[in-house]
Amino acid sequence: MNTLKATVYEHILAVVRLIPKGRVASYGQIAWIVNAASPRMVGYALAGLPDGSDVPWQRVVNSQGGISPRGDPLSSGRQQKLLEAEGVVFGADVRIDFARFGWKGPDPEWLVEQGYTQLPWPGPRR
DNA sequence: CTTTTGACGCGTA
DNA sequence: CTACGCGCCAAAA
Repeated sequence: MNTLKATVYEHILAVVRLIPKGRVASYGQIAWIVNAASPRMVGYALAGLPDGSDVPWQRVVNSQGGISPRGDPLSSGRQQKLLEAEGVVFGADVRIDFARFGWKGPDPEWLVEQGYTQLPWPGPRR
């Protein structure tokens, strides 16, 4: 954070940093927490991450519990490997069970600290 | 100032 | 179950 004004992307990254090891969160969940308006914003924020970032980007998956593909197809495999190293188990269809590995969200205290007044993540509809 | 560019989610058919 | 469309909006060029 070198700039004085925190960008939306930085808010998003701050939440991603809170995801514990061995847990995952969806793009929509992050967006809900920071009130980022759109889940796409979360993906856009992660897209610009440099290598060796302290942000655990691998713990963010899509609403189906799967890894969203990006330009480099190899990165998907790398992400899966990182998660498995943390103890996350993928199903036969290469999906993660949110009931087992889903993140419940940040501590309420942290939310207040950041000025976020949000209800608990309702979870995906389907 | 305008244009381009993206790691998504959900409703509907 | 799959396919398709639309809403979503910041940041860099």
